[in-house]
Amino acid sequence: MLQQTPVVRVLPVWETWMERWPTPADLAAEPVSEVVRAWGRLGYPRRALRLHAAAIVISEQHGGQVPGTEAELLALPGVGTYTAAAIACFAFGVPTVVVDTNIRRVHARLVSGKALPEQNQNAAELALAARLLPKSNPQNAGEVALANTWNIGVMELGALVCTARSPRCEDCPVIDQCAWIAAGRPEPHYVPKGQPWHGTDRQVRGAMMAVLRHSPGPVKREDLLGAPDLAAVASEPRIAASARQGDPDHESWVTLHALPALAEQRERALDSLLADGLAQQSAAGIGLPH
DNA sequence: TAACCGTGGTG
DNA sequence: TCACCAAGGTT
Repeated sequence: MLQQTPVVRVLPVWETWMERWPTPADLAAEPVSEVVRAWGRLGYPRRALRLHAAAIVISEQHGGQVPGTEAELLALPGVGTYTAAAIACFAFGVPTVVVDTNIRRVHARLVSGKALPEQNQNAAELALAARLLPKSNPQNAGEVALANTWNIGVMELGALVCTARSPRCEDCPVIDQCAWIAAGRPEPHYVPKGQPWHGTDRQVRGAMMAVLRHSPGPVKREDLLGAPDLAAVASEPRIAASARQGDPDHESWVTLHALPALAEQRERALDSLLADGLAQQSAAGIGLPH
């Protein structure tokens, strides 16, 4: 849930989630449709599919216990370099090299004297993080904890003080050692490329997913691909009857149909949802996968 | 390697 | 208002 999503937005969803599905086996036993609905508006719904898939692998191949080594974690669906290292370190106390967006930024400034890390994580950054990590003696539990605390500390420094937008250098405990400060806070050496949203397939996908989440069952394909005509939406019996105005169900329909997207783009968005397994076609229409 | 994949808070 | 950005992963 925390992949590319701020902690404050994850927290309430996570609380509800863990209350409903305390163990991997609980989640694995659930149909995908329920998992995707519980994911709500966290974004990147493929993560919900992969978390569910990971729960199944854990149940079937790890006796229902989350594995504790980086290699085993890395083999799970949706678990990449960062997540495997973070779980091994924070949940199991393994002194791994954790590199997330916060740590990358802190290293870029404090050590490399740059405003931002490189656009893509590279081997040099990983080597730097490994070099900076306090050496741990496996025989010494205190030193293992030191690596854990180091990773937490650098990550929090980046999240709370050495932030991306406007860093709070006046509150920085290591400002005296900062290469970026010493260099006079130079500007970024590149312009970050933004992610377009309005008018993109992603926007259409998101609106379709909202409709599917709110629908108790499959919806008709032609309704999902309907023309971008608000007046037509209001008079469309299936849609108008689905919910009253103000209800999330109805609003999700209105939002989807109000998008200025061409029929071809709507087709493309739906096809990609089907290809990703986020939607499923049946005789009854298009719905969330079982 | 680079493009793709959501959503909402914020300066 | 609007572009930026967030505990990345996959193809």
